[in-house]
Amino acid sequence: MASPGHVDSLVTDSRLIEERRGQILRAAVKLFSQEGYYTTTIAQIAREAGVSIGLIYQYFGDKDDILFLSLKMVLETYEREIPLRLEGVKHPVDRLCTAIWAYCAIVDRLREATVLAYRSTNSLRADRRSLIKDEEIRSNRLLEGCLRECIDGGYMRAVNEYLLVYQYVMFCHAWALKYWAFQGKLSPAEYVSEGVKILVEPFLTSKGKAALATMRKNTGNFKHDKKRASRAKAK
Amino acid sequence: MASPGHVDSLVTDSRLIEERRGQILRAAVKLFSQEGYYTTTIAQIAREAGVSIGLIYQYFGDKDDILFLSLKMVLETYEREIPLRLEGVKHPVDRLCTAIWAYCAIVDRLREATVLAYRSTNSLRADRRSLIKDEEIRSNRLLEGCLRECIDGGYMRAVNEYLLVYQYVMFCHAWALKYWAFQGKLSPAEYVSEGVKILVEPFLTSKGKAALATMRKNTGNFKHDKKRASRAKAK
Amino acid sequence: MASPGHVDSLVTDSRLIEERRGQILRAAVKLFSQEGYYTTTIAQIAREAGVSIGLIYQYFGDKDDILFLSLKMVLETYEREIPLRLEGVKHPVDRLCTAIWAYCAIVDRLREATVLAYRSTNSLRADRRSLIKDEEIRSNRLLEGCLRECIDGGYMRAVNEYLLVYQYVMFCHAWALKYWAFQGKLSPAEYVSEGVKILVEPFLTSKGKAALATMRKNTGNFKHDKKRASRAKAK
Amino acid sequence: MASPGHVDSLVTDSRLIEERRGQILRAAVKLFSQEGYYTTTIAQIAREAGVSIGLIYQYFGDKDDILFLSLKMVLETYEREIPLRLEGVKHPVDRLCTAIWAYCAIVDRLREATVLAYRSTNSLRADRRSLIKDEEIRSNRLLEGCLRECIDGGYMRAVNEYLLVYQYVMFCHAWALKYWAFQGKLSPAEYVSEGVKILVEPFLTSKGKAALATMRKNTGNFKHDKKRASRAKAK
DNA sequence: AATGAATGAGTGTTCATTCAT
DNA sequence: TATGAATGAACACTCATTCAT
Repeated sequence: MASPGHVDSLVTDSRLIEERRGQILRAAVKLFSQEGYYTTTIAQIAREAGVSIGLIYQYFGDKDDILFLSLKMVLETYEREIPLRLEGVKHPVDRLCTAIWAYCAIVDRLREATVLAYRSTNSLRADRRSLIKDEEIRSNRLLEGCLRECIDGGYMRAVNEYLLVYQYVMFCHAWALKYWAFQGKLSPAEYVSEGVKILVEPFLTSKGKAALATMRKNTGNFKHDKKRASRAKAK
Repeated sequence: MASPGHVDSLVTDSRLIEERRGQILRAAVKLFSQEGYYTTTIAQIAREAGVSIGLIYQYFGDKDDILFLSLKMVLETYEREIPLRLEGVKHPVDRLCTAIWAYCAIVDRLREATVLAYRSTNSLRADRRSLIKDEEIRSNRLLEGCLRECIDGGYMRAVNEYLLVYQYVMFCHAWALKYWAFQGKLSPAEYVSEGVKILVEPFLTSKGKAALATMRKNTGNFKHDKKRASRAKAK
Repeated sequence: MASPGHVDSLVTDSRLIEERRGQILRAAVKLFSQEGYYTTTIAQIAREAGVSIGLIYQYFGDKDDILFLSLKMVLETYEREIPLRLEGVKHPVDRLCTAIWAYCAIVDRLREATVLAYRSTNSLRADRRSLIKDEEIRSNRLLEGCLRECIDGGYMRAVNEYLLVYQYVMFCHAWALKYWAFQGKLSPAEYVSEGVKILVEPFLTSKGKAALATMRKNTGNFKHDKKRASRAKAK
Repeated sequence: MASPGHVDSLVTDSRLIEERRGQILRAAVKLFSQEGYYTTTIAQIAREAGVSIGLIYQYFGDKDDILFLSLKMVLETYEREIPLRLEGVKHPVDRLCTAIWAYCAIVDRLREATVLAYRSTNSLRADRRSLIKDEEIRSNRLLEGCLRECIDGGYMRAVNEYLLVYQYVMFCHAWALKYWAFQGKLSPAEYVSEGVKILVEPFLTSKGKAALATMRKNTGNFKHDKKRASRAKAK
């Protein structure tokens, strides 16, 4: 019996599979994000990826496979990149804030893909839907870990961790989901720093607040903020 | 030129239009919620509504019209029902908490429809998409008003209102969007009361906290909590 | 669970189903016979039947359904028409010969469809294949009954009935299957009367032979022999 | 202009052509027999034959070539093997019976391939269809010769030879075509010996009958009958 | 006003065939 | 000579929409 998470390819060379799948998935994510899953045709994906229609079926079993791997690719980006940005960050409060910064920065970069995940997870075959949810749970654990360290270290008072983590997740996703509402009113950096004031600071103990005050500023996370950030540093 | 928010009907009797449209839209919302917009066929809607395929085209111009009015119907429920539950509630802090309770209660009742709005707003024609967003902005204003009263009355300290309102909205929507994660762990009533602790209490001034303490309990908002609520009242 | 012999229609009016299915099946039998099952497209069938592609799918579930009902239609013609031609024929030897004449006459009329049955029965879904074989067994029983009466009545000596019946069937089918070999060398009437000499007469008892001698001539079975037959009668 | 019976190869070494074509055709006959011509893919044939897809196109021009040579291969088996089994058999009646035994034995061995010939000859390009029919006529001549010798030698009475030969052919083919009807009821050996009683004995003159009586028994023709046959001999 | 049969453009998918390596 | 990745025309099937009744 086929496991729901497996996607077959007719091609044997695994380096080629990696390369072609990447090429096709990039095109698919772009089009699915812009047009939606059902209104994007295989022919469009082929054209966008610069390959033939037939080739797509050498690397994916059907359209559902493409959606599944597209969503998986997006969620894996979260799981892969947040830890990268946490490397070397030691203090629990710093780690929590950095994780939120990182999550928002990735959402900003993959804004349309993030919306895609909300729109199209339900278009997946049922057995795969839960695999995608597992993937989401895994990225949530990254935030959960940071939050727990803060509480365990006495930097934060006791709260309903489970719920607060979901507030963090929704906050990060909202940057994509409600972009039409924030765009022009808040820069991404402002969005996050204001968010921290609302969702992190109120729960910090005095020990936690002290830590936050001496903390490096999480600037330079967003491409478009770079100039502003360097000007800020200059001062 | 046709305005984007207008939906034509071949039928002239306006009472009939109201009735038939309601009948068809209820079927559509149910099916769109369960199956998604693209995978639901007009024939399915007709069967579910107990009318013929042809009749649907007497009351709606095309499938996009049905989706548009379906989403509008859902959002209008928010706008209509939240004020109803606020009637007679006077104190700003009470009003804010009641609004959140009400919003979550409606989301709980329209759980699948709420998910539908996230999935399918982007499937609308572009000009209508923004009408739906306007509708969302209007329901947000209800929360925004309550929040401002709290701040203006000195019950809450100054915060980024705009962002906090969106956090409230996301919190309410999350009950539907992440239901798979909360279900079994939190009852709807627990979800809201824990949410208030995280998203309202930290911002209350001492005056605000005092008010909250003397406030009626917002029970009886959820169908399934009724028994628990009546028992609570009895005491 | 769907029974393999059932074919669904989206249309409810049963008179219309009968009529449209007949119209489409006649086109399908013609094209399948000429071009084969796999090389005939639904679009060709639609064009030949004078209907749209979509209409075909209102009356048949898929292409396999069309093949199934096409083959069933052909085999039911055998089962329906042979008994008609046997009506009023009393003498066992006469009945046997008449049955063979009738079978060959129908094969001659449905020559291409008979070939179709040999070519395409194996293209059916497995569960339906056996339904078609059951149908064939039923038509064989008609010949089997005639043969048994001859033996039981003492007009024919004991033989391996089972095998002889199949030899009769193969003889009739061969007129279609090997038409390229007989055409131009034998008229249909000659084919049958020569066949009777080989496959019936040798097994007749003297009582049987006497009966055959006084028997009405089975002329007029084939359209194209009519003139010849009437001339023969005139003499 | 290419003659219809010619099949091109890009390879020049004729020994290699022979070998590779045999390897591929064996795979093709097996798959065509099991699955049918149209439902068998070139990729399946390649896999079954243990070669690459590309290689097939080095030895055959297209899929039609493969079918043509597959059918030719089957029919040539008849033409090659029947004479082998007739070698050393002198008496005309014996030769006729032996030919029928041999034909049935080969049909039994190539049962699925025989059905293939009936199913798929019409899938060939028209010009090749007649080449295959010529091939069939050639194998029929083997039986025809035996029958004529019987008649000319006074062992059989005058009959419509042409028709009777086709009865013999149909009888042999029926073992494959109607296998589902005979299987379990008749062993191959019983099938043939009963067939001889119906299709040969009735036409023998008294001289012919005498010859048949003294004739060696045609046992040992079928693999599965071997044990039975050797036991019979022992007596 | 209401029906549902009829339409056909559009889609996912297959597979014979080619060709660079 | 041998490979198998790449191609794209062709097909079965769907479904929003129309229209005669």
